[in-house]
Amino acid sequence: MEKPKYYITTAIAYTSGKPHIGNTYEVVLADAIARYRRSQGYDVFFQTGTDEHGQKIEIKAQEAGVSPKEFVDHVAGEIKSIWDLMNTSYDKFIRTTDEDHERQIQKVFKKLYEQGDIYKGYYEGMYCTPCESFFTESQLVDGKCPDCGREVQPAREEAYFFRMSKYADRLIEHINTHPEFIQPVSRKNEMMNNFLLPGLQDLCVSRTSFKWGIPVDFDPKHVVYVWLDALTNYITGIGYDCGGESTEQFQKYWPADLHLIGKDIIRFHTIYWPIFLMALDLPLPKQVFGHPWLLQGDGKMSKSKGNVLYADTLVDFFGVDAVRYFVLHEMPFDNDGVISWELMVERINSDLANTLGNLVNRTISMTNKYFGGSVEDRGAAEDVDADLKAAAERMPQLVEQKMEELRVADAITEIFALFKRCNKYIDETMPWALAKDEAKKERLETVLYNLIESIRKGAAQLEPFMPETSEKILAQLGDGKVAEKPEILFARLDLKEVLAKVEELYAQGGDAPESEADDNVIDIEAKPEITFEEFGKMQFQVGEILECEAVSKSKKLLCSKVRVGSQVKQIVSGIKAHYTPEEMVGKKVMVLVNLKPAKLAGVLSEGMLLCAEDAEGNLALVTPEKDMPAGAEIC
RNA sequence: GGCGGGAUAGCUCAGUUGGCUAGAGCACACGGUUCAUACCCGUGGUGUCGCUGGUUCAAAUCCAGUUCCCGCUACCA
Repeated sequence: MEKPKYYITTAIAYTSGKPHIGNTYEVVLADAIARYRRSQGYDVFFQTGTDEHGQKIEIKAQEAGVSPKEFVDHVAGEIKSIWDLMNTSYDKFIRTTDEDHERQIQKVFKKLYEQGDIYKGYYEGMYCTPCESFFTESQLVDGKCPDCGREVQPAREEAYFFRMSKYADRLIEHINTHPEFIQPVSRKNEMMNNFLLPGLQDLCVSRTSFKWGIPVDFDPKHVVYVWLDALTNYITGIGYDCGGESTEQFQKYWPADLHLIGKDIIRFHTIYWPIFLMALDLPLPKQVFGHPWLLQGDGKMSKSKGNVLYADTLVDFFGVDAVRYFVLHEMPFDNDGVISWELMVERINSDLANTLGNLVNRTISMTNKYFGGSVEDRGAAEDVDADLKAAAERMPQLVEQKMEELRVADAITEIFALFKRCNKYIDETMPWALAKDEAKKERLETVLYNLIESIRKGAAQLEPFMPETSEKILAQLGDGKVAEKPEILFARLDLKEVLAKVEELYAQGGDAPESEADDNVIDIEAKPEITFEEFGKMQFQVGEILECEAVSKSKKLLCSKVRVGSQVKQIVSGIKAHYTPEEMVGKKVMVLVNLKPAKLAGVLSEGMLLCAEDAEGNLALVTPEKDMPAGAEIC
């Protein structure tokens, strides 16, 4: 009888830099699920890989003075080595620069174009030729350019669009009839309410502003939009061909049973991806699980704080399985998890060293001490045995229940519940007391036998989560004879010592210096070049904030009274999350003063306060470097 | 602004269709034990179950209102 198949994927990692532990978590989670399915007898195919195109990479490569391909080759290698370090058992590591993937993307694009799902169009909205700017209908002022007031024409910057709307009803139907499709279910409402029910916009699926992508072969000044390129890896990786020449592997494994992704890209996987598949007349993946994030304890990881955690650093400190255990166990099903050195040490000491490691150690050492390493079931049973045996028997089913729901953390907890039960059993039976009484020798041997068998069952279940540890325990328990000297599985750690070593590490700046600059630069989508004349149309001046208050009907807006020269302007800004009204007052800021006034949340705004924004969306007001009077021109 | 979720022990969270003295893990304290990695086992909370009303014999659990937090989203000029 043929084994059922199980195709699981992770999102492919973007090759702009070294992945931190939060990124690495996903592939470990996928690995645990893949290994578990294999242990159940499934014929598993586990695919992961890298997403290697895009402007950001083009720019980074340029900065590094290498070709984009050289750049991604290096980073993809780094990512793969971390995945390997974490002992992940992927079957395929796909790269979007793989030749067969690129060729297939071109064919897919062409097919979708020829069947009318992709059409050549223009950026939505209107174009002002002198300003070289695009505007949406709502931005226009009396149907004219909001900047210069001149006539605008339908956009002429061409682009390819995908007719999302055509498939929206089918997708809504599918989501409604397959409640398991989007996990956790709370995300389903977000997708429905925000995108599907209001009406799907057609999606722009090509770019002309950069080159590092897969060219549209029949119109080579366009490259394929990153998501059409990246998402399709899930089928090209197993041999899909839209010309009808798909491999047997594809026939066998598609549709995917599970796409494991971060919660930030659920939209692409539950809306665009299914629709692409519908257009290709392929079945949809059975389930998309948007897992939560692993966060740094005291705020986001940032290199400037010196607190970015990488898998390889953690492995150096704690070992592979301890790191696997932590990320799998600390991550609840739908809440973000937290990682820090303190928490790692705490978990390792309490769960791995104390509960598990010590259990194995004390059991083996008693077996050696009292019976020279071999015990058999002497049948000297007592009532307490039944409870232990029942716990050991039941545990695999409990694990299975949790795993069916993808509650990996809970599954691990079930296994550790058995180990705790074993420790309690030792206390209940007190082998050291039995050992003092020759008449109780058979009872003692039975007790140790029960213990070893229970631990063996627990260790076997541990394999998907901590493969090396599982193997080590089973090896130490042996087959008929335990190891003579039990090896310490997880040493207890001293938090102070660990923190001291951490400090040393960061003081040396020894952790991945090559990517040190990553967080100090960010790249954004480039806008078309403008002329000096166009720049000159904008009037910037220093403004002094006289008053500031929150806009009552808004979550993000602050309304400021800003003195610019002799006049006072009212300006509304979306910076409530970053500045309190009190701290705004008195600041000298950079103001775009000749922006056409508009109403925001019903409040008139007569200009714009300029801010810098980082990758996380944090804002910082731009202020003059020396004190300047309100009204000073910025030029 | 729209939609959705949350608010329970010091910390992280469970609490099914309302029902007996509200739970788990970690941390902490005390006790026991010694095979073991100073481990393991047991015991310990007077927790306003966010706040206010309501329904009910009975509400953390249902309803209304309210405060705060979070997610997604939005013309965040």
